[in-house]
Amino acid sequence: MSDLAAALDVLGPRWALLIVERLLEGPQRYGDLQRDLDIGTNVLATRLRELETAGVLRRLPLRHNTRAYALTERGLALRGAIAELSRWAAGGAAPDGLQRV
Amino acid sequence: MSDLAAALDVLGPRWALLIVERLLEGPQRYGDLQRDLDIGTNVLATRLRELETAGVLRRLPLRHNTRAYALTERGLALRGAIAELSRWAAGGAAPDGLQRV
DNA sequence: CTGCATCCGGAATGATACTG
DNA sequence: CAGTATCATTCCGGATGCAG
Repeated sequence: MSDLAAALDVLGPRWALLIVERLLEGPQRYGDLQRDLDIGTNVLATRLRELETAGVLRRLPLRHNTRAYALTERGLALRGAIAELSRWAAGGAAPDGLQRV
Repeated sequence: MSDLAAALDVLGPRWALLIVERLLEGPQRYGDLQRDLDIGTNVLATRLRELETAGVLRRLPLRHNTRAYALTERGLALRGAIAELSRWAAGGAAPDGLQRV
């Protein structure tokens, strides 16, 4: 399996990269992510578990009934890839010379 | 919608980035992609059509019943993003010094 | 009240047969 | 060879239930 395929095993499922992008701004709580991304709670819980297993993020217990999700070193290492993808979408011309407006 | 979300609209569906990675090595025919990636023919046809619409690749008619798929300028611009993701999966954290701005 | 599990309908994906 | 048609399976999104 190529390295890219391995990356996509973790980051390919819907919302995974968007969650990481959000966490690049700092630790977030479950409810914050759910509202900001407008994602179903079940899917969010699943993605967070997968990303934690993959070592991309970790749970930080805050206090009673409240925890935050923060990127690990490995999660922070995704900053470059996310920046590349964002720049690609931002800077690109649309199909065959059409211009974005 | 964030730029990242816009990128994922095109590149998020399964196999999309893997197809682009393959085409970075040069134009490929339908059957080559199908065998190398081991992807269902219907899904491959759908992805190719989507990526063509998004301006990432284009069809090159070769001869009777034969055509090749090649990256456009815009598709080639994904080389950096794919490299970042591959390096990330390869275990390496992206060196801060090499990060593109 | 926040964090998650469960249930369900619809969309995306996979496997395979078939056509030009 | 390059797809399309069809059906099974898995994934996603939304609503709801429930425990801490």
